[in-house]
Amino acid sequence: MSKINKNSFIPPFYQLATILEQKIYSGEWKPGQSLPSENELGREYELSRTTVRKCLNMLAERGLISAQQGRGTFVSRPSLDRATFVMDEFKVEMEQLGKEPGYRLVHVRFLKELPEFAINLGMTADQGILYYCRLLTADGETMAVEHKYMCYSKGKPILENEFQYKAFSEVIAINTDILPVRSQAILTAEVAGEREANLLNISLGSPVFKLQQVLYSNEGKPVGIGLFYYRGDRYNLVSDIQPLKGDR
Amino acid sequence: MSKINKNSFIPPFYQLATILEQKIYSGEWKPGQSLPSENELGREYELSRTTVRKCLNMLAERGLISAQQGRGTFVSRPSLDRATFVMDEFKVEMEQLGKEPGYRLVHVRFLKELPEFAINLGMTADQGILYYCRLLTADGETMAVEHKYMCYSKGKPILENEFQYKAFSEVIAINTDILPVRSQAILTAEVAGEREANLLNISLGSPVFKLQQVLYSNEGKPVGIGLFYYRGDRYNLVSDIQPLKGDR
DNA sequence: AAGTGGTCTAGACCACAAC
DNA sequence: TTGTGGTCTAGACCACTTT
Repeated sequence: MSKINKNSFIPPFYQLATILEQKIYSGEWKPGQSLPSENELGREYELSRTTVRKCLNMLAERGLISAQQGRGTFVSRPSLDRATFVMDEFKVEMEQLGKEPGYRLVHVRFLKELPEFAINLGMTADQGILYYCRLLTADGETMAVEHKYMCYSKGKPILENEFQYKAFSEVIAINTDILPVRSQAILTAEVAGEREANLLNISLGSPVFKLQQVLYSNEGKPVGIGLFYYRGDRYNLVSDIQPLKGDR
Repeated sequence: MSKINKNSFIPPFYQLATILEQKIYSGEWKPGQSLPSENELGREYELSRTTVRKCLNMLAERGLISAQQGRGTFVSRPSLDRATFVMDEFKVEMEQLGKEPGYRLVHVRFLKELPEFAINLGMTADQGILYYCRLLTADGETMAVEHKYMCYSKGKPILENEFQYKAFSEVIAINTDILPVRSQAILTAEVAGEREANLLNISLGSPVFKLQQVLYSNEGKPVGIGLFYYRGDRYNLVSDIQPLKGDR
């Protein structure tokens, strides 16, 4: 049995997690099997129950085990048919890939009326709508095009720099004094229509990812909409590896 | 100032989280601003520091705040341009949507050699490969088609029931005595080729999601590959709402 | 030196499940 | 009744940042 080294820089709860993780991955503890109780683990490894729990929590977050009050803690069947995909801000995503993100503004317009799909999403235009359209590039190559619609307060001046380099939610917060607090996104597979094909420089009928993003205010009202079309031949989504969160 | 009700069924750490969350969403505490220290919050709400920390951990996991050792805890800028999508086992996903999942076996074959894309993924065929192809339906409607490739041990008999109703990783575990422990998935937007168009009953060139899934053994060797094609007109991905994990 | 978050302890009480 | 996980407390020491 491995021991906990209390003089190590690696905190005990983390050392224990590594030990238990190995028992699961090696097959010594099989799915469905119950772990020793928290008190027992505490005795075995000479740790307080609190520390043992912190370690178990970590493993539970990663889906390796699950606890049931009154019954015990059990090894989970690895859920490998489950994948999570993360789409981050374009700039962040490209930097993670080691590519240089770039933007090219194609349109900026003030609209008196909202497009139909925006109305269907429950958005209202009290004073007017600011619309803009940008090409997103990576190392100079066109990756995607985005269309954004946001409520517009007449009083505020619009600075091009602003929506050029700030996150959409910040642009909204600055221009409307409403801080978006929640968002929802829907991802669909589509083929490029004429408008998108031209913007993305691909042939009609090429595959694209379409991402529709809606930002909501604290009261649950939509205050901004983003529509993204990613080139299917240049962009794809890769599932996250096991998260391995520490504590915070 | 709201108080903590210690007789409530809702545990104190959760009550506090609700209070602090509201301060953030209402704009009373703005992004970048520092929270009161953990000791201070403990005094204010008459809770131990441990309980306060548990609550802060929850908010941190959800991305509302972030802590910095020696400096303090700060309200995060809401990252609304970040979306996470979860694709679960087909059966699970359809049940969540209130639809009846169904399967139709199209092919089962033993292959002597691996297809090229599987070799490129590092898979090896020591004894042979079991390949099968199924249509996935929801309330009778064709949603997707899957192609699966797994290592095959000659000794074991293959029961049709097995790969009809068990998760891929279980089928592999039973037939090869190797427990897959890790998986990676890649999602791309494509247009249907002839084979997929026929199977999915859509016209050539229709948009589809392609999901490539690779299962790895403990030693890091690929032991199974799944290839999914989802009809773009019937399937899309919706971002997760704020997770709101409790403790475990 | 003082204040902050990060970790750990020993002990308590509760809700729940199994015997 | 016993054992399990879920929650909470009061206090300690550490590492890090700021003054």
